[in-house]
Amino acid sequence: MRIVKTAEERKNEILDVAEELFAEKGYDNASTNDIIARIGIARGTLYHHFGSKEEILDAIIDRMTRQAIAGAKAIVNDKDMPVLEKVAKALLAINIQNGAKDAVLEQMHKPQNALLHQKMQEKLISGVVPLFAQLIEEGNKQGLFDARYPQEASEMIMIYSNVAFDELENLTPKQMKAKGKAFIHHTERILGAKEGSLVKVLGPFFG
Amino acid sequence: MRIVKTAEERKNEILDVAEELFAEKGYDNASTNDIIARIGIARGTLYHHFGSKEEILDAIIDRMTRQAIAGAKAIVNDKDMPVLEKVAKALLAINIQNGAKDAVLEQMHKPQNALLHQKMQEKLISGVVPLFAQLIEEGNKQGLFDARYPQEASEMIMIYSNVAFDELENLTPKQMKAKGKAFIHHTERILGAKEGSLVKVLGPFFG
DNA sequence: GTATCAACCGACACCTTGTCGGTAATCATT
DNA sequence: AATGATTACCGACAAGGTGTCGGTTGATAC
Repeated sequence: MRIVKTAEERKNEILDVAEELFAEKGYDNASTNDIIARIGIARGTLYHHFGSKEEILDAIIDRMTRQAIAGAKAIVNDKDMPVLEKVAKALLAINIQNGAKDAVLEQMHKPQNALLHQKMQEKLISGVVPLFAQLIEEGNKQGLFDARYPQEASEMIMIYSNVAFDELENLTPKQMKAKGKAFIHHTERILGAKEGSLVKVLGPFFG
Repeated sequence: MRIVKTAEERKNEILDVAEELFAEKGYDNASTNDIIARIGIARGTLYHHFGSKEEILDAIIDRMTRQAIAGAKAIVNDKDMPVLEKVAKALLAINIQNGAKDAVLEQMHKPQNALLHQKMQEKLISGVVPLFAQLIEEGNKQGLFDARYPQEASEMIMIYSNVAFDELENLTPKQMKAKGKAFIHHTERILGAKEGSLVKVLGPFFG
């Protein structure tokens, strides 16, 4: 009794289970044997669909980042939303993304997941930086910001928020609040925004 | 003909060779077999001195970061050097550090070295951030800066410079220059320094 | 000279990834 | 409906990795 599925079905099944297992045990500790055991397929089947364990990881990261970036893009391209609100929403989108809500991300900073973490971060940042830069330029045109290097400003803000808000489990609420306030303040300065203009829209979430 | 050495001697020997091999092949690809083969010791000897391969990695990172941080500390604590110059030197120290000069760091961004990279970055940043924050406060007192959150400002600048100047191999010289100029500019803004005050001391290196 | 201890050895157990020749289900084509 | 080609699937196996463990040898102490 051998069960046959379409390639796409099977691939998704493998990705789903692999994602589960990476979340439970970490990328290094979860073996391909764990994956095939949980699905109930043979070794050869796994390698029929994916060339290597790392290819599976890449596919998972692809799935995850694609939707995150799509979300950010939707916000940025919204014609009706004011720029400042878009900035706030975009920042939020990324920090929810990496703010330890997803099961995989929950233990992503564990040493066994260094590879997952690094790849994810690279892809997320390279996808989101241009979008946020676009937003900065929009703010420049409207006289809300005065950013001379929108691209690099975006990069700096994105990288920092990604790295700094990565492991906030071991912070007290007070520390978190301070960190959030400081982040908003520095973002205002980098963008050349009027003091307090971002606090209004971001304060409720960060502070 | 068995050669006996003191534990410290042997440990250092292992670390030296391991560092070489991690640099050549990456952490994942270099096996403990490679290490013992190159030294000419037995498997048991390696595990007599270190409990695991990862423990060797940690020891190497320790050695490397210790000296980097010591260098930064020496600069920060120099009583005779002007603050702005210290800021420049400190920033330089870190970027030389991670600017692909060392053989190990040369290929650190390769996927096989994600773990090495992550651990190194964490340790470096956590060590350097407080030092740089101290420098910022000194600048505040002298009226050179106007930084409301010295600790977080330091964190932002350190994290960004570490991540952003990590993989500069695939950038054109022109792009590098632009990135450097933007970085200086944003650093001035974050610190609340007078426009151009950092360009004077940092320009020669970055721009 | 003998006892003790730390450095050292190497076989071995166990696990991992990726390969490969063969099998069975499905889809075209006539 | 039969035949052929394609594609999913299987599981044994090779190659190689990490960490363990009982035993051995050199150095140190007494």
